[in-house]
Amino acid sequence: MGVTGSKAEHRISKILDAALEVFSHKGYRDSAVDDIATTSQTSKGGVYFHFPSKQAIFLALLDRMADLLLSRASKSMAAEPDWPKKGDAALATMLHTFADHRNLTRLFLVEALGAGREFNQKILEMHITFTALIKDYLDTGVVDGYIAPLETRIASIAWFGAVNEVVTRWVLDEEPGNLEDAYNPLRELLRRGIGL
Amino acid sequence: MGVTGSKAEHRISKILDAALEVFSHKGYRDSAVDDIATTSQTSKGGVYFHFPSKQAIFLALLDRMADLLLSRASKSMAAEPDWPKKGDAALATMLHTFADHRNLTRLFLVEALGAGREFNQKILEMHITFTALIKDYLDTGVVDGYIAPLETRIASIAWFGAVNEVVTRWVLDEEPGNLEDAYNPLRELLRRGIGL
DNA sequence: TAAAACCGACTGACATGTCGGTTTTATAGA
DNA sequence: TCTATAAAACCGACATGTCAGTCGGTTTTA
Repeated sequence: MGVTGSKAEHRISKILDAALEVFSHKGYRDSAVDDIATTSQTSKGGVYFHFPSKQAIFLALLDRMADLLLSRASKSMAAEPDWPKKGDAALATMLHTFADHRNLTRLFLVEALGAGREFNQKILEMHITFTALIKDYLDTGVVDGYIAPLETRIASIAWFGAVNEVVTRWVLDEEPGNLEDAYNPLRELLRRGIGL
Repeated sequence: MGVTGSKAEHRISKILDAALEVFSHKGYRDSAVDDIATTSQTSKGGVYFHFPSKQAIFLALLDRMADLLLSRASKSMAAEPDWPKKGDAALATMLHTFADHRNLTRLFLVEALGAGREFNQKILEMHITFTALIKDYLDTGVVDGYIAPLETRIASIAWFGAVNEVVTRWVLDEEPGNLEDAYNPLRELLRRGIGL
């Protein structure tokens, strides 16, 4: 074992990788815990030793993606000094991260929604987290005088939705193009939408 | 039986109503065909006489919603003579229709996505249908000189996504506010986004 | 009187989570 | 270093429950 991760953590990571593989390939409901066990080269008992339920595995996966996105976006925003460029950086980072993890993205944006009523709360939380980040950003822009006052609550939801849909279309497409090609037109649209 | 609808159509309609009730309450996967049969005051055999499978019932429901939205939106756009108002009318109609049919909306926007891989194609088709409508509208705006040329493909997807997210948030919210309150800020945002 | 519509018990398939038992790993004492 | 032993990790058959779809038979309609 390297510096990071005990044996258990390593195993958990392997199971999560397998779960991602299986879930993103067959969807949440059509995936059996046995599939995950087989793919992760362990057994059902082994999986259940580390996770209390199938649901918990899925939730862990969602958390993983949210953390990844959030930390990357925050970092790239922090690296930019002036306000408008922070937004550009976040958008670019998001698209880049999604493009790099199509499976995780599919899970995050597609499977999660219909996986079951149990997940609605979680998904809502995630959407709220992201839109809150955007809203903070927009509010700062207003306070600092970069943009005129506007309904930042709706605007942040709309921004999130716009990006969301572009990415979702790319995920659902059987022969997806290059997601990052959407960066420029999307950026333009979003900026103008808030009067930048 | 009234002017419209044979006995069979009436029955089918009853089953679809029941299916909507059940699906939107428990989600696609957690709903049993027996539930639909009971709710529609018929039997499983009766349901299977009119529909070949559970999946077909769901698909029929999605078609119903798409037709409803599309026809209403088209009608309200046709009723407005000048270009910018056509868009406003369509947005208002959409929000109004969603607000009026929260269950159908939940089915359309939330359940459908994760109901299973089998539905991805269908959903993609619907998204494409809607964005195509928006794209036509935007292209007309460009041709008629209302707005400067822009990437209407991405713009239409972003528009759709923005509306989609606002509505989805309202659907997922346990104590939803008034969806139509979003009309004004959303309209402003979308219009400005394309430079109107 | 035939066809259409409807009924509901039944089947087959499948999947989650459990549990008794086995293997591996960590630790401590001689 | 070697061994004893306890705890952690792992295994997979099975108990349990669920449900989509079927089918022989019944009722309604034309």
